[in-house]
Amino acid sequence: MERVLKTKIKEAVRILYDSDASDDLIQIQETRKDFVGDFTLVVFPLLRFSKNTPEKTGEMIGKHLIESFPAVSGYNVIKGFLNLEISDAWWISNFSKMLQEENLMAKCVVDQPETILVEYSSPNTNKPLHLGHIRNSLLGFSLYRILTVCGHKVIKTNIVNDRGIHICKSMLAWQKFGNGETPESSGIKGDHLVGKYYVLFEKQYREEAEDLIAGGMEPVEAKNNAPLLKEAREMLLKWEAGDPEIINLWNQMNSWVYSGFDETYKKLGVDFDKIYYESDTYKLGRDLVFKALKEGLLYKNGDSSIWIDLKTEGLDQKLLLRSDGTAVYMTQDLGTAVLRHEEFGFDRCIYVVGNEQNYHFQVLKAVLKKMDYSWSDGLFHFSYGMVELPEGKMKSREGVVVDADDLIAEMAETAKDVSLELGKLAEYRGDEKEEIFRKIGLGALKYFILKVDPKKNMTFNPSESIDFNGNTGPFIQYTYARIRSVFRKADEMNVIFNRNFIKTEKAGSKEIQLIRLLRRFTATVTEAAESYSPSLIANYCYELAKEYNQFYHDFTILGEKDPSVRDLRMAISELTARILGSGMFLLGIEMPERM
RNA sequence: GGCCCUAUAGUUCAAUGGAUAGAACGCGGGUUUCCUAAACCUGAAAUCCAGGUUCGAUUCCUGGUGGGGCUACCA
Repeated sequence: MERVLKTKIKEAVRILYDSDASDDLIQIQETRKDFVGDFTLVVFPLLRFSKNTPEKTGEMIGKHLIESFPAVSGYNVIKGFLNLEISDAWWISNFSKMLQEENLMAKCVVDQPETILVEYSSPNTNKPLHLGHIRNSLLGFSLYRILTVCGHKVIKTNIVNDRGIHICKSMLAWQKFGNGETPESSGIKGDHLVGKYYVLFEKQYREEAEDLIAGGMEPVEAKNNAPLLKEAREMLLKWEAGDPEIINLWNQMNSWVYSGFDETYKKLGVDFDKIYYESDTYKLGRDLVFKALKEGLLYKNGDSSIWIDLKTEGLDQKLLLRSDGTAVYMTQDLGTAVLRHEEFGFDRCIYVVGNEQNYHFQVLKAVLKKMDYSWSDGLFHFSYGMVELPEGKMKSREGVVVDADDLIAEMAETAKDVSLELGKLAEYRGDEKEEIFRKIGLGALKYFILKVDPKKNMTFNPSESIDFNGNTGPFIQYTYARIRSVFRKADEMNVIFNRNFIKTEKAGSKEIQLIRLLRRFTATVTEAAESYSPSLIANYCYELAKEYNQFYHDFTILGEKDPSVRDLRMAISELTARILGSGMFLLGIEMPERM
């Protein structure tokens, strides 16, 4: 419609003012709520053609449109804005088409589908997942769903950082103080058990360093010379050398962590098609570095560390391999990228990684470009903002984190408390209720995180952030559940509605308003895909649910005597539920049939 | 020091350069013989500061100020 209007207005400008207006001068937007109309033309840019006042110009164009274009049923001019009213007949016919549509998102499919690889979550194996991983994983997973309905082939991947000094710290602490404790013997979830020893290491290490400082050593030196840290470094060397005992311990502790991660991912409702391990890919990266060195793209320092010079790219020099030949983060990321391209031949590779690593990804892309991988243009860093606590940044070393498992469990618990307080679901079985509480709690958490623009930092206050009223996941779920309830009731009453003949003259202004909103869904999904922004879908769903709730409050649906009015209202309800369901599906949020 | 991001009601979030800056929570006042009151209605309450571009700036540009990040042979 917007496109047609644009053409018609161009035509009007040509006839009325004998001028050609370029597309960007014809600005059409949806009319704001407090004005009469459906679409609004901003007249100001056209004054250069009309050489007249905004009011007069608006009048002339409005008059021309109403005479030449039947879908326009009325207009009004306020200041420099021409508000156009579209006929109810057009809206109803558009709505009827949507009702018949089996796949609501068919319109979102792009002309040229791509193969897109998405990397998200990216945990370390020395500690359990926390709130930061939750934001990351939810964004990645939602992006996967959004891009998929747009027709792309999307591969979900995870890169696990399973090597390095951090995991040695957990291993060492376990060796020294663990007394053979296992997840089975202690009843502690594997990732939490390993995390416990990581924290223990840090604690013991701090104490050692403090003792050294008390003994007169400089703080920097003390931190570098604490016996525990030295031992951890030795362990890392042994690991890189393939020491069987260390490798065994490493395998064992990692397996504990992985079973813990699996459980958390499952609860969170995210998964992966392919998991990469840094312990595999760093070697590949190392080989690439050697190869590039031979080709003269890199240079060797006096201490035999290997660097790349990116000054001509506006960046700095960057270390790619340490003097002792061990790999850094960048090394393995190079290897992973090349491996992935060999395996999947992607058109785009999206890294869902926090904005603190903006520089890292600039460098990664530049290095690959320099190594002459043309596909490096398809790498995209989906840079999202940090999750902060009221007291500031999360610090896992100091134990100031919101643990993922705890949070998920607390959400369901809160959902349960709220539900019981409201006296809901009294007649349902225990396991049915638990399932609903789970959906609501998780829905609240996911929506809270995804409704925020990914680029922005967000604050999470554990005691206050999660609500079940207002602009929340449960609000949207509730709206959905109510509609489902209407249709259950309709079944009981043997009311069947006729979706094939929706009568135009029965539509009131509230119905038309909802229909306008429903129509916007596909455009919203497309925009979310193009701008990598699940939050647009979240906010759209909220707006729709809010609008529907008003409608639901003010009008009766099944109680309506006029069958064709009832048909229309049921049709609107049905489509609203479908769209809310689809929208929330794209966010990875499940909808309860009742709550 | 250099580079990047950011600043909107008390709080958490919205707003392709367009109209009177929207919501939610919280605070104040209301709505239940009726399809689920986790709802609906209603009141008070905000664009960090100073310039510039523009018919028009929360949005773009410059300079301040506050917050965050990067600038590691950490990841």
